[in-house]
Formats: sequence, structure tokens, C-alpha cells
Amino acid sequence: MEITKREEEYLETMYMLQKNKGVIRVKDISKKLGVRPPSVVDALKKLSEKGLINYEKYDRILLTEKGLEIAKETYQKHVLLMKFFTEILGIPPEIAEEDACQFEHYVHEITAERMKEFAHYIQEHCPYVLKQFLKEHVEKEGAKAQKTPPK
Amino acid sequence: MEITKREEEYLETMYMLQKNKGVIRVKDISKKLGVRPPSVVDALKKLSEKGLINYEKYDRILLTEKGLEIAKETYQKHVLLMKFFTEILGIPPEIAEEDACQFEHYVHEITAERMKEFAHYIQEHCPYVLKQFLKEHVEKEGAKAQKTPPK
DNA sequence: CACCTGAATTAGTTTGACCTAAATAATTTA
DNA sequence: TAAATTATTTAGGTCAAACTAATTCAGGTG
Repeated sequence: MEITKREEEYLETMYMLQKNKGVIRVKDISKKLGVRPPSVVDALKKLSEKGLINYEKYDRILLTEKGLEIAKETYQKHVLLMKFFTEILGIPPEIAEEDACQFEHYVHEITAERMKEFAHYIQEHCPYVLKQFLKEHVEKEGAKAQKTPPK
Repeated sequence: MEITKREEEYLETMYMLQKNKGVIRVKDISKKLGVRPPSVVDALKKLSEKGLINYEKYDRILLTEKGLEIAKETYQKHVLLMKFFTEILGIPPEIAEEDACQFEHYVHEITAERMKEFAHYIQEHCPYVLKQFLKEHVEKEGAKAQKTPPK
């Protein structure tokens, strides 16, 4: 049984809900993924058939061992990509979030790993150059974040 | 009318065929995208309805102004991502190719642009650190490429 | 010029992922 | 606890993107 990118997304979302709210509800998945509740139920049934979650209707939803594993892997890639986009490239969080949310499902293991290594390497070996790059390219967001306007 | 990621992919492929072979054939699109010819024909009809290509059955296929524009944009992102993955991260071309092929359809303009700027910045401001990073992380491919084994 | 082959197309299905509207279950509250 | 509200589920679509099998067309060759 193949697992689709979208199913990965569902698993990751459920994992995060579990972590943050302690419980996984259809409504919350629906909200997070921007789809209607019936679509979530469809997905839950398929994930259940594939043995990635335990799901009985009107009952609580739980990730299985296998589902959890996939969710965690995906989530880790997400975090790693977010760090790269925000800390190295200086992309605003909302945009980085969207980019990461897509790329996490496609990026090869080696590429993800290399991005992490690169980030560390640069942060260690030329932090000043990185700082300078960010300063030169992140004026707008810096300005927006400014709570007290210069008088 | 919305344009899908997959349609973008078709346009990009046709653009490349046009550039390389001078003519766009169903069979070649089929081969490049790894789908059967009828699927290509389906796609061509839709793209034609959306005004992105000129297509009459059994006739030659041409990108319209609008189709060409989208194809070029996508292609440019592809090239840029390839450069980043191979020249900055040292990812092997075949893998970089696959990553780029997906990400090019999702990445935000700002992120793509920033990657380009970052690449230039690093190459200019700390080329030695970059060289060192690549040397330390690209041993395997280097070894594989070695035609004459050290005796 | 008729035939053959390979390319392109049509017809008819399938699958994933979504939707709306309507029904049912669970939970809250008066 | 009965009624009202909210959450979840079912039923019945739609749409994009693919597929196979069968058909039609175009170009080259005997």
C-alpha cells in the first residue's frame, strides 16, 4: 500500500495536534489543513485501512506505531526546512512555513540532511557573513516588526 | 481559469523540447514525464482550452505567449534550484534534479530569489569556506566519479 | 499507389482528494 | 433531563490526472 503526500500531511497534522492539544479532533484537522470535515473523515478511513491510525467512528483517533514514525519523520523535515529558510535565508515565517509544508514531502533525505549540515557549518564558520547577508536582505520585515517607530 | 502544478510541468517540458529538438511531440512529452500518450493528449486539450498552447489534433504543438511565459518562469526556477542544490549544497545532479522538479512548482518567488542571492553572496564573500564544506561532504560522489582508482 | 508501421487519438475506467446537503451522535445548557 | 448546539458522519457528487484497449491518421517503402 502506497502512502500519498497528502496522507503524510494528515499524519503530520495529527501528530502536531496530539502534541499540542493532547487529543486529535476532526474539526481541528479540518481547520489546519483547510478542508471540510467530510474530507477529513474520508482521509481517516483510508489511513485506518492502511494501518497508520486507529479509527472507529465517533471514537478518539490515535496514530499507530507506523503512522507515528512517518509523522515524526515528516515533522522533522518540516522543522529543519523552517530553520533553513528562516535562519539562513531570512524568509518570513509565514512564507517559510508554506514552502516547508510542501517541500517536506518531496525532498530527498540527502538534501534535507545536507541543508542541516550546511546551516550548522555556515553558522559556525562564518557567522558574521551570514549576519551581514541577513541584515542586507531582511530590511522590510525588520521594519514591519518595529513596534516603536523612530521619531 | 486556474493552472495546476502538473500543467506547469507539461508547459516546462514542452518548452525544453522546443528548445532542444525544435519540435514538440506527444511521444517525447510522454517519455519525459513518464506518462502514457493518452494522458498527454488529455493534458494538451486542457492546456489548449486555457489558452496556453495552440493545439489541433495531428497538428504541431506550439506554446502561446502566455504558455511560454509560464514555462520560462518555471524553467528559470528549475535552473536556479539546480544551481543551489549542486553548487552550494553539493547534491548529486540526479537527486538535485528530482528535488528541483518538485520544488519549482511550490516555492515562493521570494524564497527562490533569496536562494539565488544567497548563493552569489556566499560564493563571493566566503568561497573558501564553501569549498571546504563541499570537500568535506561530497566524498562519496567524488570517489564514484574517480575513473582511475588510486593504486 | 497500396500497405505497413508507428504516432496520435478516442472511449471508457479508476483513483485521490475534495465538495455540499442531509442525517446522526455527543455534548452542553436551560 | 429534554432541548439546543456542535461535531461527526453518510450519501452522492465533481474534478484532475492517470490508465488500457481500440481506433485513426501520417509518412515511408516495396
